Amino acid sequence: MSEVSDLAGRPSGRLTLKDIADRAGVSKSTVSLVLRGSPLVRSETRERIRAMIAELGYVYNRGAASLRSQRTHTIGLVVNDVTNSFYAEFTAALDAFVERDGWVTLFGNSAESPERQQKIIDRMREQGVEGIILCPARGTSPDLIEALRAGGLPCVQSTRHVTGREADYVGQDNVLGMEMATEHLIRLGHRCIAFIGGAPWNSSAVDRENGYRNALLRHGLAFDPALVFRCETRQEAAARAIAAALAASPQPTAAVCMNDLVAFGALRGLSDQGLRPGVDFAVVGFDNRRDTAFWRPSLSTVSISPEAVAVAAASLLLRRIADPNGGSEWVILPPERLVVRESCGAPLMAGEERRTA
Amino acid sequence: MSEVSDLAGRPSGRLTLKDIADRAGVSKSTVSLVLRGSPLVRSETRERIRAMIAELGYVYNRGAASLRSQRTHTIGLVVNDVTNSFYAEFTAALDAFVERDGWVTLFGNSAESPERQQKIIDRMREQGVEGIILCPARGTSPDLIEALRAGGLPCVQSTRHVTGREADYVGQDNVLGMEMATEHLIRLGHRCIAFIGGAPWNSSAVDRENGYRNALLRHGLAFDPALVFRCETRQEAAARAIAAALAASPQPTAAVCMNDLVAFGALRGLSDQGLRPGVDFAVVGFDNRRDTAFWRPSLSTVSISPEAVAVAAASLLLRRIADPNGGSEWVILPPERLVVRESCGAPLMAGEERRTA
DNA sequence: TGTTATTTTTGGAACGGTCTAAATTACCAT
DNA sequence: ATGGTAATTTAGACCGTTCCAAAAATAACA
Repeated sequence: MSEVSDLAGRPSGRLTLKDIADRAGVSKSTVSLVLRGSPLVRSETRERIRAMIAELGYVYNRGAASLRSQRTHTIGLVVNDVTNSFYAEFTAALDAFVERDGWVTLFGNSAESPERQQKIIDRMREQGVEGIILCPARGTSPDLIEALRAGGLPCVQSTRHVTGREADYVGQDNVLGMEMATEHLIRLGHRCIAFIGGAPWNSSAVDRENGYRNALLRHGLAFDPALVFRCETRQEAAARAIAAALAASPQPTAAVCMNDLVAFGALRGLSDQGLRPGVDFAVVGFDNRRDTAFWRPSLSTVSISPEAVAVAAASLLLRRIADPNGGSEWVILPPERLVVRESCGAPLMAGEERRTA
Repeated sequence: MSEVSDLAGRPSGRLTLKDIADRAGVSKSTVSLVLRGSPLVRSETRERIRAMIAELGYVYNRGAASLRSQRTHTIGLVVNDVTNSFYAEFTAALDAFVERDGWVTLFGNSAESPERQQKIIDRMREQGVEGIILCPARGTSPDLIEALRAGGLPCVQSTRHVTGREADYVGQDNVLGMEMATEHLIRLGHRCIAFIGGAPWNSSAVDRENGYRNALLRHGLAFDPALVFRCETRQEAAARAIAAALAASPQPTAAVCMNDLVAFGALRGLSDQGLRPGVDFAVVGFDNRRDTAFWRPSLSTVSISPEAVAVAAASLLLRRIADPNGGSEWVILPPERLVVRESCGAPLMAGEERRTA
């Protein structure tokens, strides 16, 4: 309670370093050193000051500190869509990771709007972020990355990229992941496999499409552009896309999907068309979202880890902030694994998931 | 390009107000006024300075401004779980809303940990947030709210509360929402209705449970605690809970669920038990998540709007910041509506949703 | 033209910390 | 005591803005 009355007693607001110093009978420099955990101050002095800080309920003013030290220990995270659970988990993991080293994350959701993204970035620069992790919105220009570089602000692209290797990037191996998925279907005997979802402006969609094609070609199957059914990343759109796929000639017997959301739409679309997914038609997704195991049929999918990507991206950014002059890095994390469940119609292997009831 | 070389030419970092002032031949006070859009400066001076700012690529230093003005125009948002799509949408909507008035949102995800929540709040105070919107983590003490009040930092609880009316709160009407859901089932002829999910520490779960009970009692049905099957908010747990409900005596013929996620688990659990949800057993959810319409059977649910709650909470907080001395407010938004779909087995009414295939 | 309003502009002191270099104190062996 | 070294502490400039009061410039008017 004492801190309340003390605080209320001050004419204009906040308690400052100077107040602590006066009450403790030392200079503000000493208090500053204590706050920063310097080994220079004598331990008994430190304890006395610590006690005073706690007793008075002093709140450190990071803004003031940053002004002088020119360090804000703040990074910016801009994602294209938090309402997508992958990015929500990415965000949570990234924040939790950097927080342990005392970094603060400024968060922004561009909602796939480059204009909003630009505003967010401008705002972040005004706030003095020391670096940015960017999951670029649809239609982001490479000029944005170049502008940040020119302005001396480290930026790590993640999960998507709008530049080539000349800029830092951390993502998972979409090509390999989709190769694994496609190859699995080929091994199961499928010869006509569709690709559902994706868009040319999305680098990870392009990579996944390439993985699909690589696997086909490696097994001597033709890549037929007519079997690529692009659609928005929404269940309704995916359900329509799979219906279109069923009407194609030759008719595919299986499909790899851009991601789990698209796969869910595909499962639904198949049922609506009177087919039994996992029996009459095989489907594989990508992401391994939390609810994949709970669908019926449960969804076979490529498991990737938002946490792993977030941690790798954050590490790279912090490294880049510490040493801005290193060459750019392009980090590709392997997919965790192909999770074989019911939707691809594969015989389950030992140790793999089996539905319980 | 000129800004690049100019910037690079400076010995130590950033371009400041003074630099702009010197190059424009005015004082830094004038430039400051221009930046803040003051009507005091002559329009031609303003334009000249604006041009110079744009040409040199000057970046405003909010930290320095805040230090002097004692205003950060920053608020904190602490949610208990961003990976829950309701909160992801809540976050996105809130940020977009306050951003229009020039406010910056500092975001934190407590992941239901009061310790982490405390750390986040401490950090936010150091950053100088002018107010906080808090969706309290499981186990949050009312003392936290009291401490913020004592420290003079406005705080609006949202979606959940750990205090009574003496503190600001914005939420939706969970009681009424669940009354609507339960009443609908009663009107359909159900006499033995279970409540699935929820926990006593979660105020919104408690409210929903109360709504369930109110509806029963109003229709002369007994409230039987043995028909309340509490469980974690996860599909697996909900599937187990519904299995337990089916084993109860008297055996329920319908269930209202704490939220959509629990309802999904219930649907799954029913299927796994060999029952046809929506035909043999009625289920209603709560939240109206985006994917509810796409389940089979599609889920009947109480529709609430994360955006509406976010906007109301933000408005209240900004009002409280502008005038800290107003009495506390307790804002309860009505549920949007009961969305009748297939899972409750109701005959569809005109204008309501019907599955397409 | 001088005087008084009015509009613009400005110097310099804050804001609350950190940083540097220097001052003070403590400790130890003569 | 005394000098020397190491351990602590400190004064005061400084970070980039905003704020205030006052100065300068301009307009209005007799």
